[in-house]
Amino acid sequence: GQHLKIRTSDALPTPFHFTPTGELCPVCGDKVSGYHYGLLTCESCKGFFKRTVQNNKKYICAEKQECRVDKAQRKRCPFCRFQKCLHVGMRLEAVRADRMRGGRNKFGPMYKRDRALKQQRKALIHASAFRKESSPLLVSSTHQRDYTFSGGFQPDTIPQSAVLPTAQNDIISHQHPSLLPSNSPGATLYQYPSFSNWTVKSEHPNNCAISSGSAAGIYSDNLFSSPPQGSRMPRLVMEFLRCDPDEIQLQSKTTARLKQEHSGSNKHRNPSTFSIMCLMADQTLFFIVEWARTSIFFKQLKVSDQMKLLHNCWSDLLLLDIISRQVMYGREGSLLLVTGQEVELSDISSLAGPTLASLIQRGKDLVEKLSVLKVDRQEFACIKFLILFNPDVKELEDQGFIESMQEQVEGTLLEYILSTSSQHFGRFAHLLLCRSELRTLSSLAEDYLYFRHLSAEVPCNNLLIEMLCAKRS
DNA sequence: TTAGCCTTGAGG
DNA sequence: CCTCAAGGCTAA
Repeated sequence: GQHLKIRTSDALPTPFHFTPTGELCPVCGDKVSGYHYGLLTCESCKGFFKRTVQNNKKYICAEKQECRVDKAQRKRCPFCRFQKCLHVGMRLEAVRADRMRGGRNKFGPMYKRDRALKQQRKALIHASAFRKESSPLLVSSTHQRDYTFSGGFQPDTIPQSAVLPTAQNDIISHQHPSLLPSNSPGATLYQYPSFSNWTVKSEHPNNCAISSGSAAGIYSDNLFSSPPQGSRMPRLVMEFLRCDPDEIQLQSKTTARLKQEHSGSNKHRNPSTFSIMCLMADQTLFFIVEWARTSIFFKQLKVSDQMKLLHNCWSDLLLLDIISRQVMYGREGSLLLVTGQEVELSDISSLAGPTLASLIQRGKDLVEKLSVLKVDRQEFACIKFLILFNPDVKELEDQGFIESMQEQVEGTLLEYILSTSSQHFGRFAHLLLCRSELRTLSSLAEDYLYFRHLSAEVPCNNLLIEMLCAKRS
């Protein structure tokens, strides 16, 4: 297995020394003692997880499998405790089947990267506080009241006074409540679908310690999807939809990460809207990588080819993610963010320079075009794969396979279109036109972002920058 | 069984 | 060398 190296320019200007102090165990809220089985946890949950997996223990919940797990009550229900361990992302495969002691495992680089990211975020938010005036987009922030997290852990450490924006800077407002339900799914901590573990295989042959009701799936059925004529839908379209992440999950995870960023920062300063957007984009990129990595066909490719494909199309997918959100759930004249917040487009445009303003205008036009066509979730899912499987990427090892994949996706999309709107043969051509406009826009957006990166205005050392710099070096 | 402390050992 | 996440040990 080949690992994709993340350039970790560890030379951070500020000599932060990592201290687990202050971090709370995502399972029970106790003090963190270090990285254990994939993430920062306390000593007791580390031991509990180890015992459970090593001895293949099975627990039964006496209640309704929703017991609170905190420091005081964690002994009460091992079933719910283990469930929570899995839910927050503890890795079964980090428990060694052979019980070998010492040494390092393949999670080492991930821990390192996680540390680097945490440091970088501190530095970033600290630094952006001093750059506020020079940013074209000014601060706003995340009110917490609409984002209720069940589960009772992860106490909100952000004081309201700290997140309340100053009136004139508040351009991110609240999403209309009817669109996105307020009952978010269970709290999920941000997990890093890091490049470093692309090739991780389970070391543990017997990696299911409890039989059912464990590990809530990353993707669940989307509340918004309403597939027309289920029986007539091509099989591959169904398959593509199954790969598509759930908007609500994305929302809660992104919100959780932004919250995490914020809680680790100087609580009396707000990062710029631009850097918040960069963080959202970075988070979305993680989701895109995770989506691709676990998707049908793509996961069969060699990792080197996977990387080449993603390096080629990440910005297209990122932009399509934003655009499809506007088309499916958005409101005219405003930008709906992945977090469910809304920004008035006029507010952004008035603060943006000419480059960004023209990008926004063209993006708006594309959204308009796709809205008129009433492009649906099924078609967007196909388009994503169409973008991903680009046989024109150079130096592909499995070029033939990717070529046939693209043909197959095209065929699927066409079949779907004909099955839903037989009168619109031109629809397929229209969609392909939109795809090429998307390509143009993403390329412009990349240039714009790179320019701002060179002016040191983009948070560095993250996946966004990794991708941005990959083909320019 | 739990959870705090101890020992181990590959990788930096 | 040192680090630090693995597994191990043991008193509650």
